[in-house]
Amino acid sequence: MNSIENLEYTVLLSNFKELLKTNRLKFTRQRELILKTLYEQNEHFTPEDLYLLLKGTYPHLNIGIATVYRTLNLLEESSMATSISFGVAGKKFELANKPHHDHMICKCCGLIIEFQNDQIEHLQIKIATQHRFTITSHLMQLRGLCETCKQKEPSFKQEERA
Amino acid sequence: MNSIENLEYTVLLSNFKELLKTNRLKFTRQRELILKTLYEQNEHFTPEDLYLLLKGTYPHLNIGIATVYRTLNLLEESSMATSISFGVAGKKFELANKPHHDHMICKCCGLIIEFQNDQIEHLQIKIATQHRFTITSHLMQLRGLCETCKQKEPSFKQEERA
DNA sequence: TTACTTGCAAATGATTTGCACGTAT
DNA sequence: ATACGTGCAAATCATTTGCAAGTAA
Repeated sequence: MNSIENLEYTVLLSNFKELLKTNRLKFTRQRELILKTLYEQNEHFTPEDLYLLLKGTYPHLNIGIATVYRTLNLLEESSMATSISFGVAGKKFELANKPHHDHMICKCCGLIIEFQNDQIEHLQIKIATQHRFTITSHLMQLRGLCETCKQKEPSFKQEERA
Repeated sequence: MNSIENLEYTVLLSNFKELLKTNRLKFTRQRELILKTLYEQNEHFTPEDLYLLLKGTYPHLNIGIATVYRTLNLLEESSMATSISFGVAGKKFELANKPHHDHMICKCCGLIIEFQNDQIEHLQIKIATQHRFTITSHLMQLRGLCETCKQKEPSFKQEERA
């Protein structure tokens, strides 16, 4: 870990502490380690994934999955994290410290490719304004097949229709 | 209902029957009425909503909610319907017979505004191609506040952060 | 001390599934 | 006749919540 990353984490941590203070919430070891792990791994986590990783990494912490859910919800509601919904299969969370981006998700293997496009963002804002709608977040996911999954069959056969 | 709508429904129904035949599934009264109701109401339905409406409209049918779920899943998997996920709060389905469009969703009251923008669609395809990704569907939801909900408080207070 | 947090286990709520009976083909 | 479909109730699974004990402020 180099000094730039350390600085980044320091800022993140300080933002988190501010958020907690503002809302009269407490800075606990569990909350700290959840933030730290999200930062260090820099991946998309399900609550379950993160829970198991924390349990493995910090056995003495004896963390409960409810705390993971509670903290992820806190982070998301305060815009320090974002989530991608996989419907019944749950959600995956990531920290919102990286620059904003969207996702391509392979329906077959779950691969997530990140991308970002300013033109689209600008168009979204323009459209929302036309409808007198205020965007607080957006969700743009391109679902489909990654390069390696293109050969699989759909669940239901479909024919060409007029 | 005018003759154009009737024609539209006839085509829809015929597509549905084809789909069923192709997959050796049966054309039942339940499946028919689910399709018909989705078409006639032309709204976004949760499985629960649709179940209650069907129960009220066709009391003698004695439809079960499991059948509604099964049929909506069938329609979605075969691309005759699409859904919007509301996370833990469930999904809303609509028929895919109308021209493609995306959604703005009010986080506060659940209002859904539909919109469509060709420029964005083209950009999406362009980006996917650059990543050798094949889009089968996309999800673009602008989440935020509609005109009438803009005065409410967030769950957690947030400060400006550098 | 006071109020917020935690882990645990139980509750919740949307969705799915096993099964015996019903029905389209 | 042969499968597939259905309603029902029970099961599932992600997520939330009540509670008693723990801990930050």
